[in-house]
Amino acid sequence: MPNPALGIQQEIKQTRPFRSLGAEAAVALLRTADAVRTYMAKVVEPHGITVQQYNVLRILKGSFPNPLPTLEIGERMIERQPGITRLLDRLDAKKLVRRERCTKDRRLMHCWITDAGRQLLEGLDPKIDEADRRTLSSLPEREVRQLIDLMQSIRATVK
Amino acid sequence: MPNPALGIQQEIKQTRPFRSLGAEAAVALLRTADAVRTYMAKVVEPHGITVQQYNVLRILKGSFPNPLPTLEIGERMIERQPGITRLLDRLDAKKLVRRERCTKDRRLMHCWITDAGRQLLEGLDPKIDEADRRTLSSLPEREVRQLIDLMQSIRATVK
DNA sequence: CCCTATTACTTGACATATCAACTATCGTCG
DNA sequence: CGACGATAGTTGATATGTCAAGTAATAGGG
Repeated sequence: MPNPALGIQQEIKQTRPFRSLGAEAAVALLRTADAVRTYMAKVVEPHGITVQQYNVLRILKGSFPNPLPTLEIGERMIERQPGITRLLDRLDAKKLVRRERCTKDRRLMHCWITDAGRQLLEGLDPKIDEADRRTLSSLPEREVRQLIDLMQSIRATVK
Repeated sequence: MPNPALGIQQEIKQTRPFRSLGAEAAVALLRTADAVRTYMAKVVEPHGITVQQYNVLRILKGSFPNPLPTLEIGERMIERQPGITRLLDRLDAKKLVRRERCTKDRRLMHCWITDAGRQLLEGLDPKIDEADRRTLSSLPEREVRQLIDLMQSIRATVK
């Protein structure tokens, strides 16, 4: 029930209090990503690791049995991670990864997932799959594909 | 340097395909949100505040001249924020907000943006608008609307 | 070869986030 | 009123993130 006394500007602000459609989309995107991340954390943290740590384990499982150098892992991560060294320190302390200096190029530190790390993932992956299914795969496939395309073009413009 | 034109799979140098379309979408979403967040940080941090702090200032500007209680601010934020008290402490230390115990209900702590805070936003908001325009508004409006809708249905299922 | 730039981390100092108590206040119901 | 649970924040301990400077090794030019 619009109230003419408020003026059109303010009336519009009630339904869309955003400065632009782009601003609204940015907020929607960030808010949704946070919700998805929180949701994943709920699955992963009872197993004693964070979302970031889970991400690293998945990367190392993907390259297994080949090790990866530290910064290579950082580059493959979902979220930009300058503190990758210490993140690996924590996984190392939990015996989920192991590291060794590369003999070919002694600047590199090779890192790989341990048996314990792979066992952890065996228990976790099905739960994550289930979570993905319940959240994103609940949309029609066409929309999920749309989403993936949209994300890609946004990343392209953000640089 | 990642090249988004390659698509998410090549971008994170994954050799194996995603376990499901939903998994791919989840990764795309989180990665894109991180990129947008990093982009915003580049705009906001030269002015001495973080993205979260900027978000709080925007919220308080929106309610100005009315103050908001601490947890109310936390609930309006883009990202879940249990540490809202200390976040406000930092803004308080920078004289960008002020707080006072509510006299009606002495459990509440009222918080509002200062003149200095509003001045800061005056300089910042145009830059953020520009950033939004360059990233999300570069897409056709129809797609931006699609994005907003998609985000909403995802948040609905995650909840 | 040696010198310099670049790469690949590592470390220290500091900022921020998270979780779990703990305090103060309010609303309610007997 | 007075006990009780609920609400709103605060605080301490700890974990994690961030930035800048430092170290070690390699690559490449002269």
